[in-house]
Amino acid sequence: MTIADRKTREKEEMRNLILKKAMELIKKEGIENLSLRGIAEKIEYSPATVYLYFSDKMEIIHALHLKGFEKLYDLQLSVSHIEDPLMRLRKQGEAYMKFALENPEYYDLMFIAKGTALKISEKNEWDVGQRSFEMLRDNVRECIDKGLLPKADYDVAAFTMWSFVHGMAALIIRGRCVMIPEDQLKNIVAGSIQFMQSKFSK
Amino acid sequence: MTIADRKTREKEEMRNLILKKAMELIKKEGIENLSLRGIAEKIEYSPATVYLYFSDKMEIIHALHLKGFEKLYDLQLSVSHIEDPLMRLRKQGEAYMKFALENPEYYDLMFIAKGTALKISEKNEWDVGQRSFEMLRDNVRECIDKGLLPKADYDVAAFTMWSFVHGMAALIIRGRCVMIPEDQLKNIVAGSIQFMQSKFSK
Amino acid sequence: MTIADRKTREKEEMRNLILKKAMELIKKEGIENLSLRGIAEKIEYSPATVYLYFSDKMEIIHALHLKGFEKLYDLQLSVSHIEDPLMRLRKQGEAYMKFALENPEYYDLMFIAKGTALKISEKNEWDVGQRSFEMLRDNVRECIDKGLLPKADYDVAAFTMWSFVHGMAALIIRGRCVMIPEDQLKNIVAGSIQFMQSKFSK
Amino acid sequence: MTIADRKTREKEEMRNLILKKAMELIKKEGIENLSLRGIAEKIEYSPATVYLYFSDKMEIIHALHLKGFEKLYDLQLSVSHIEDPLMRLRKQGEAYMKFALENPEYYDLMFIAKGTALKISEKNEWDVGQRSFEMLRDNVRECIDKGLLPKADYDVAAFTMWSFVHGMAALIIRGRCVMIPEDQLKNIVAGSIQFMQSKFSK
DNA sequence: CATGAATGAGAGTTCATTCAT
DNA sequence: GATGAATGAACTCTCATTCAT
Repeated sequence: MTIADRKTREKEEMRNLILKKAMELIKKEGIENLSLRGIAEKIEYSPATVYLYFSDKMEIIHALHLKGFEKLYDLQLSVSHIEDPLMRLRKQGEAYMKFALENPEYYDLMFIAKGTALKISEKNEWDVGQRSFEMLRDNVRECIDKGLLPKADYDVAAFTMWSFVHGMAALIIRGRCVMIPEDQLKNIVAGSIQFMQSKFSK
Repeated sequence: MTIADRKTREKEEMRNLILKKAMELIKKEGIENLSLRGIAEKIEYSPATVYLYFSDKMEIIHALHLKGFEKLYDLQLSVSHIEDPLMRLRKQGEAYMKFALENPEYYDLMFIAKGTALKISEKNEWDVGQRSFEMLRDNVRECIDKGLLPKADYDVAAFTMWSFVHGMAALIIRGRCVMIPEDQLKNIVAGSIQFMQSKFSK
Repeated sequence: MTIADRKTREKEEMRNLILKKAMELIKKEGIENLSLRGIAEKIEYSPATVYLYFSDKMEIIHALHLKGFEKLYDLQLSVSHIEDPLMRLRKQGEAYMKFALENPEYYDLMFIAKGTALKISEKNEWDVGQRSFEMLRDNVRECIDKGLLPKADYDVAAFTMWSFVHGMAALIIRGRCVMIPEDQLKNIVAGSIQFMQSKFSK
Repeated sequence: MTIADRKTREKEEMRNLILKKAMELIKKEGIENLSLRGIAEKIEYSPATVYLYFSDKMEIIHALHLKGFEKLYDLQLSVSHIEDPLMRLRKQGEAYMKFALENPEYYDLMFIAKGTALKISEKNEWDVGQRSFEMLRDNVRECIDKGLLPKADYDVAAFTMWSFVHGMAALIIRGRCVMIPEDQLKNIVAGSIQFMQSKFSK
């Protein structure tokens, strides 16, 4: 057992190494410039070796994309215990933004990048995205049902919230806020969330 | 002067031709598949010729991005006459979304694509983006000053609005709303705008 | 002895399994797409294992080529009892064509493919081919000696016959008869054999 | 005009250079090992350059295949003036064999190789082959009509002749006559043609 | 002004084979 | 006896770009 175990673990470790280095490359050069050869160089193996762990360049990207959603989901779960649904909603939004700004490469992959989206519609593998969205919607529904948010179609309300946070994240990550000094960004984001809530709560 | 004039005009015409065909290609095949060769073929000149009018592939993309901002700005101007600042704000938001959804390639270039952002951060300025944003902020300020929107930092409030509409546009354009049936999208977008305003107005 | 025997037998069985699966792959995908990996997958062993039974990819192909000659030889033997040498010659030709058209992959390997030929010329011998050819020549000689075929150098006459049937087989197998409708092919082949014999006999 | 002419000529020369070198490589290493890189190296240009003259590796092979058929057709024409149809048929067979044995790489490409055949059925570009075959059939028909060959279906008779010569060529070119000493080959071929004719004529 | 010719760099991918375990 | 891991060497093809003409 131990031998098999070790093998499995080593294989897993290699997969993780590849993913890690791939992500570093993406961070540095962007997805569109991610190359298998580049990854191979980084991990100091031959290009062919990478194919022993992933069948495809796409599979690597897809794995990263899934990993990102795991991370995000964990973060969402970490606030799910909050009783007050409105506070929970707010904390969820903050967690979302925290994730986005601390893991911009992941966020990019998950919600912005083009290559991944293709895979999404092909494989119908947007389940993970769906799951996160549903968590948000459940939250929103509870708020509405309890009169904490104005009556509205659940989907519409949830989409509104999601759009808002995604908008902030995407503008920042894709460099469309260059006019805002870096050090103020966090304040503005926090301010925006505050601003939104100030109006919606009640 | 006339000769120089004609030359200038001809040069301008050629530039426009290139941009037009480039955009057609982007529409058909996506930015990531835009190739200089493709453009050259479309305009029925040699690839080398393109370099007489643009120093770079990126310059073409950048020029398109500028063109997009002209279009958007015009659209924004077209609602600037509305007296009621809150209604004006709303119409502006609708115009923004209309632009985004009717010209997704332009919108992508302007607010999402990485290639353009690179140029942006290189020059460390984004005049055109700035200009559109300021128009929004002025609008927001007027609303706040007149008590039509809750008191808040102008930048924060404007950023909130922008993030919201950009979020919707970006999610849709980059295919993250595949779970929503195409024909409902417009309703959901309209619903969201309505939802936002319902709370903010007053 | 029994242990050694069993081992030998097991080894032989494995070799046969490999050959069988290899041939299936060739049938499906063509020689040029035969890959060791493919074979390994089919037999559900690792690629490295195949090397325990064959030193080379080419050795596999060569083995198949030998197997083909066994089959052909058996077929030739099956008509060797016919008394009348001319009829025997004819039946042999028909058997040859039957073999070629029913086992085009084998025939290809044996008489057309380059890979095998390399091995042949390397060893500068071709026992199995020789054996089949000699059977034909003996037949032809008997015909000539008995005045059933015109006087001629035995080798020349045999080569003539062989070339004729091989020509038909090779043209068909390598797709140079696409202009002849599939369903007529057999008739034309039969007709050709008939045509040849009509003149040679007597 | 002269400038354009020169350009055209140079382009043509380059194409021919590529074809020539490609054929040399095929001669040495076989079609299946022909690589664009190899060609590029041989002509001492970069691989990309080859693509300026041929859109594809296949196009190169196809061009060679066409060139071969031109050569063969010319040879066939060169005997078409002979009055006596039987003699003409014989000379045609000899010309065919001469072509095959003096240009084995071409012959291989045209009548044996696999890569080309694919293109054949795809593009229905076996016209050239058709043309040569029809010339043969016309010849055969004339012989039959004049009573110089036994009555038979024209197609069958022509196919018989073709198979015979192709068989000889293919066996020799693909190395299946290793048992016959090289220096006797020509005699045997000549003898075979003689043997065939001795029986068919009258 | 326009271009034909050329290329360096690089992409993803596949395969037969080896070897330590 | 069997194999997992690894790789070197290929492969075709594409593209932005340059430069002499």
